[in-house]
Amino acid sequence: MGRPREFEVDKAIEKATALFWRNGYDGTLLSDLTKKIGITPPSFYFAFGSKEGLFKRVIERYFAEQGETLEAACRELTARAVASRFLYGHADMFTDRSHAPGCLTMNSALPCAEGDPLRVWLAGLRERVRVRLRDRFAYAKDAGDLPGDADPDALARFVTITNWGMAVEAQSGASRKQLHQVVTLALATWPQAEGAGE
Amino acid sequence: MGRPREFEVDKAIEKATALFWRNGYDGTLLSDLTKKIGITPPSFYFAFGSKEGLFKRVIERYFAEQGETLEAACRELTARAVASRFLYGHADMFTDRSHAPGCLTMNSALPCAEGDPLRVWLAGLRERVRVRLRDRFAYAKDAGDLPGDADPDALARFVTITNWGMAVEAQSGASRKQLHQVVTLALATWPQAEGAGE
DNA sequence: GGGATTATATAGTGGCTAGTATAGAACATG
DNA sequence: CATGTTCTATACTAGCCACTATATAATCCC
Repeated sequence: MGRPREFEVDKAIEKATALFWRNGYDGTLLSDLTKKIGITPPSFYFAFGSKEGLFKRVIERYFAEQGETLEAACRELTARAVASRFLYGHADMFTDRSHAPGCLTMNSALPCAEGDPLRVWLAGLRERVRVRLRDRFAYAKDAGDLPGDADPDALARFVTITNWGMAVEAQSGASRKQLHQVVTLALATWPQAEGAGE
Repeated sequence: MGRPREFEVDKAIEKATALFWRNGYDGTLLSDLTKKIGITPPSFYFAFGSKEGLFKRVIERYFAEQGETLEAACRELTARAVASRFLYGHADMFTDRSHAPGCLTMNSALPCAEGDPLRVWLAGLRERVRVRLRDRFAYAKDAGDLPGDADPDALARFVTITNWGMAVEAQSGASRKQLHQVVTLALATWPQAEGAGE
């Protein structure tokens, strides 16, 4: 009941995603958003509550998608294959020409002020990725897929650090091929359990 | 001649550095700067021209210092030692408690809008680091310190990506020890020329 | 001391941006 | 059609922030 929406919320979120990805949170003005979505400010506020409200929905959607990618990687049979799929996959994503280069969350809000709720929230989301990988590597170690002296926590940090670093280089123009070379180097001496093949 | 300054420019730049490092460019207000430095806006503008003017001096000073660190690393005898000194040194710097965690330039302005002169400028400064390392590794390859199939460009990207990634993790709270573990893992993959010891 | 120069302080202003007050249009249901 | 509800449009505002107009104070050189 009531007057029907004249725009689609999902489409609007996609358009907002593109803007935030390219120009960051502060760099994307409300007028940019309303113009791109094709609505006026009151409709915007009726639908999303605030600029930050829309941003949160954008990021939640992004992390939901990334979460699926992460889980798909974690379903690989070996720790090495998990890391490989995770890193090559993100190298491709960061350089996908259908959106701005790099990682949406890093492009959006890494330079927020310390203690800014947005920065804290994003750091928390990043940490969840690291923790998920750590748990997967700990499982791999228990399963004998990683050597007994392997450190799941350090390995997970190594993977995520490589990942965020790729996002930075991608933003400043690194190509898919260049990132792939780096992933190959990063995986070169992945610890192998005795007698385990990939 | 003329009335003497009642504050020291160098001290002012140091104080501004601390603020930008912690709260980013947009997150640092002019009033924060004048308050911390202890001057009024007219004195600020007389001395630095603009907020962006001061920011540029801050970044130039930072890169001058980082440039010395980089050159010191490049003076190491082997490519591996260069990478090792560069990465361990930055791991320490990113977690040095005398300033905000992470990298000043990444904390300051990674999320600028695409095409923003500040973002372009900072990307250029980062690239100079990568190019310097690449040249050093190319030299090492010529000198037989790296294997014939080593790729100096990819190695330099691997090192810088690890570095920017560490800066991100440091900003969200990773410890010096945790970063050191990652550096150790990253260097474990380092290619060795036949018969070359570290 | 007089004049030129350089720094400082008070007290603003102009512009920009997220967000709104008010009114009205398009639906559902009785 | 009447009425309540949900959305939209015009036009606006409140606040913030980088920056400045004006006047004054401290130095140097003659």
